[in-house]
Amino acid sequence: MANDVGGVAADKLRTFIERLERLAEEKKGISDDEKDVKAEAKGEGFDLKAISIILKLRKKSPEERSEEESVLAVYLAALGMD
Amino acid sequence: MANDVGGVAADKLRTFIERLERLAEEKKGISDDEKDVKAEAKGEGFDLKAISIILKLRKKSPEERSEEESVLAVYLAALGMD
Amino acid sequence: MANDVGGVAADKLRTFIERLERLAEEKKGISDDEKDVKAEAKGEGFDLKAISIILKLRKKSPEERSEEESVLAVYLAALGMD
Amino acid sequence: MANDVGGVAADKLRTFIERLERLAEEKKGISDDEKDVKAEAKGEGFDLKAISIILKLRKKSPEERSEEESVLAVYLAALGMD
DNA sequence: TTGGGTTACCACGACC
DNA sequence: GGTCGTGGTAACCCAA
Repeated sequence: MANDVGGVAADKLRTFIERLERLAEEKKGISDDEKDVKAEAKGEGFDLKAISIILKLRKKSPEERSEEESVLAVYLAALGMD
Repeated sequence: MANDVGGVAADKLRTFIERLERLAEEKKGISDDEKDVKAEAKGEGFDLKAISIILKLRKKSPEERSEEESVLAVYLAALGMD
Repeated sequence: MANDVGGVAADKLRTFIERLERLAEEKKGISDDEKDVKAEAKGEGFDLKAISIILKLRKKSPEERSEEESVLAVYLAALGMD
Repeated sequence: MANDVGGVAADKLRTFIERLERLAEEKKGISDDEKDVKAEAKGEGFDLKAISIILKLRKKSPEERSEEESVLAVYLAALGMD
């Protein structure tokens, strides 16, 4: 292959890297959007930490959420922290 | 406001959360794409760790890259690691 | 100064690095101990994720814990997730 | 067992948690020491980022370090970044 | 048993 | 001085 450099297919390597860079750019754009939304929410007085917890809870199915909470409740009771 | 619950504007809160969830989904899609590209590169024999370093280097301007490397070179020389 | 290499006090640099390496070793030893304890707890049937949450809760003062929980409760109610 | 709470051996749970808390405290003390050393080095004009790289390099064996660097060099050459 | 993905944590830097 | 955002690090889990 004519485009080999040190046994490496230079064109293929370059293509992979450019694809990854393009995806990284898109991801950064979305992260910026997220920051904007959070700043807007914060500006209206919402608690960002609580919102983060909400987002995490909504990612779990109700079953696994209640399962986790019941284990935690038992442990808290065992420790007298309830 | 009719949609207040415990002093919180429920509709606004819900809107913020849904916007954030949508952005998180998009970001996940892109992360999946990145994984695909990396798997493809790996399948063709490329070294993923080296590619990651390349991506980091290309994010830096040439000036800051050479600046950082020259500091590091001095330290390595001072320690006899060169 | 006789021990300067490229304008860098080589002895001082070496000393800082060795102090940091020593501290890193100690920290690694403790991390290994933590892993052992967790493995032991897991081996006796305890839920590690719940234990992690317990540890986090105990690090917070009761006031900030109840403050955070009440905000979260209001948001969950506003979203009908309670 | 008399100390069971909700089917959980409360004493065992408490012991595990206290052991983990003690280890976490020790680790925090060491982290604080690391911060002190870094601040001292920075105060004498050393570049913390370069020192971090040095610490990482010294953790790798010379063989794996040169192996990684040679792969990277080939890739950089293939991309004309050298 | 090892490698990869996900996740959480922590220290650093910047900004206010 | 304290807070925010970010990057890097490491631990846990799973799958092969």
